[in-house]
Amino acid sequence: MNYENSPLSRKPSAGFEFMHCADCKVKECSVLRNCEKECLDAISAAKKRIRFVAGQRILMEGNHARGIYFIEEGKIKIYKTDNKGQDVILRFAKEGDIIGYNSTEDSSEYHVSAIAITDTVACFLDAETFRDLTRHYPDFTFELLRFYKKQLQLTENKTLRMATMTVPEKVADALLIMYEAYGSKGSSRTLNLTLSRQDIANLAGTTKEQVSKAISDLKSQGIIEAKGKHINLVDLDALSVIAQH
Amino acid sequence: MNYENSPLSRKPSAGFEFMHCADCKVKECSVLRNCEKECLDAISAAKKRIRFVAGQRILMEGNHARGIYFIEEGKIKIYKTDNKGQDVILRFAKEGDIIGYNSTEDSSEYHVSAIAITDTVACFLDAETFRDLTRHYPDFTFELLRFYKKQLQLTENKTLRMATMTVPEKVADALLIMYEAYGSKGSSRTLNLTLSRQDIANLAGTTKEQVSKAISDLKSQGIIEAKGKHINLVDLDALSVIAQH
DNA sequence: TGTAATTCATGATTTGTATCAGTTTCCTGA
DNA sequence: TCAGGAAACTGATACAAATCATGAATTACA
Repeated sequence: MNYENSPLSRKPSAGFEFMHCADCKVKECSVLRNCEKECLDAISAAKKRIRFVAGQRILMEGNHARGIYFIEEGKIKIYKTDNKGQDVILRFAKEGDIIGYNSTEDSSEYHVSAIAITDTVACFLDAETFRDLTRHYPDFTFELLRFYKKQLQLTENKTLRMATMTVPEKVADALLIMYEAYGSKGSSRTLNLTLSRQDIANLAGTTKEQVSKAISDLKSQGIIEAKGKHINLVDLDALSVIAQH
Repeated sequence: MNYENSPLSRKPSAGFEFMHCADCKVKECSVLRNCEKECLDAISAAKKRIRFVAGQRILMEGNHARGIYFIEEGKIKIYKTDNKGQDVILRFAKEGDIIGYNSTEDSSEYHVSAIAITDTVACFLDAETFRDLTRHYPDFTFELLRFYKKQLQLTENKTLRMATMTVPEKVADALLIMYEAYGSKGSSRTLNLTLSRQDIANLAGTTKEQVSKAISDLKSQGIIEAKGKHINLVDLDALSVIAQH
C-alpha cells in the first residue's frame, strides 16, 4: 500500500453524481442526523463529493485547513507526527464521521494528518461555509458539540493509556481498538481492518518488533490467531483483561 | 497539602455574596465573553457560588455528573486514574476555565477528577440548565465549541508526547506546562505553581524518582534552579529545546 | 524550637523496551 | 510456478526506566 500518493492526484471521479445530504445513507449516523432542513440544503449546495484511493493522503498536519470532510464510505487513519518523524495514530474514521473539523477557526492549519486505508468516498465542505453553519443552525452546532465531547473523552482515555500501560497491554488494547472501530468478519472475529505491524505499533505507541513479539505471545496463549495481517480475536474477554490491566 | 478532604466539607461560605455574571471579573476570558444577555441572566439566576480550600476534591471520576463549574479564582488539577490506581494529570484549570463540562449529556458520569491546588472560588451550574442553554443560545454554544476544539487539540498533543517522548523530555515539558498554565513570579521565572515530585511525575507520566533525577540534571546544566518545590526556569529556551526533542 | 513525619535525592538492582542483525515467511508480478 | 522484494519474526544486545532501599532535607506540628 502506497501511503505517499500525491494529493495532486486527488480529483472527483468522472460521472460522480451529486447527492443531497437528506438522501445520504450515512446521514443518520452522522452529526447531520438532527440537522435543520435549511442547514442540509446549504451543505448540499456547497459540498463536493470526492473519491480517495487506498493509501491516499486526505489531510496533512500543518497544511492550510481548507475545510472538513464528511466520510460516506471508507476506513481512514488519523495521526500526528512528532519532531523526530515518529507517527502516532490517534483514532480511526469511517462512514458518518467527520475529519478536519478541528482546524476551522482559531487556526488555519490542520493539526492532524489523515490517510485513507481503504478506498474512500467523502464530501468536502469549505471552512467558511462550515463556520457559518455552526453560527446559524443550533441543532447542527449542538450535535457537533456532542461529537467533540465524545472525541475529547476518547482522546483523554488514550492519553491515560499511553502514559500508564506496558507494551503488551498497549498492543492488546490496539487490537481491541481495531475491533471496535471496524468490527470483524461474521462470527470468526477476524478483524475487518488489516494494518502493518508498523501501523499497529503507531497505534499502540511502540515499535514493530515489540508488536510482533506481543502478537506471538497472544498467539501462543490461544487468545488470538494471526496469519500475517489477518488477525482473529479468539478470546475477546482475555484480551480485554490484558488491556485493562 | 491534604488532597483527601471530604467533599462533605464543601459548602458556601457564610456571607458569600451573589454576583451577576455580567459583572464577573473573569467573564471576558471565559466562554461567556460573547454570551447573549438573556443567557447570562439565566446562568446568574441558576448558579451557586462555592469556595474550595486547597487540596479539596471538586470532581470525582465516575461520580454522577451534577453539573459544571465556572472557575472564578484558583488553581486546579484535572486528572484521570487508571485501573492500577496511577494518576495522570491531563491539564490544569484556572480563572475563566470551566470544568466538568465533558459529562453533561450522553453520560451522567464525570470522566475526570479535579482537585483544588490552591483555595478556589467557582460557580456551579446544574447539568440540566447547562444543557438547555447550549440548545438555545447560539453564541454561547459557539464559544463552547471553540473551547472544546482547543481542549481536544491540547489533549491530542499530550497523547503524542506521552507516546513518543523520553522521560527527561517529558519532565522538561511538564515544567513548561506548569509555566504556561500559571506563569512565574515577576522576572525571576520562579514558577507560581508548586507541586510535589509525585504530582510532577503524574503530569509527565513517569515516577517521582525519575523526576528528581531529571530535575537534578537540569539543575547541574544550569537550565533551572530548584530548592524543594520552588523551581526557577532560568533558561526557557534550553528547556524548550529539550521538550521538543 | 525541637521532634516527627513527609518529601526529596541518590545509588544499586531489576525489569522492560528499543535497537540491531539475521532469518524466515509472505506476497506480488513476471 | 518461480524469483525477488518486502514484511514479519526472532534472538542478542544495549539502553532506558521502574523499582527498591537508604539517608538527607524539608516541612508540619506540638
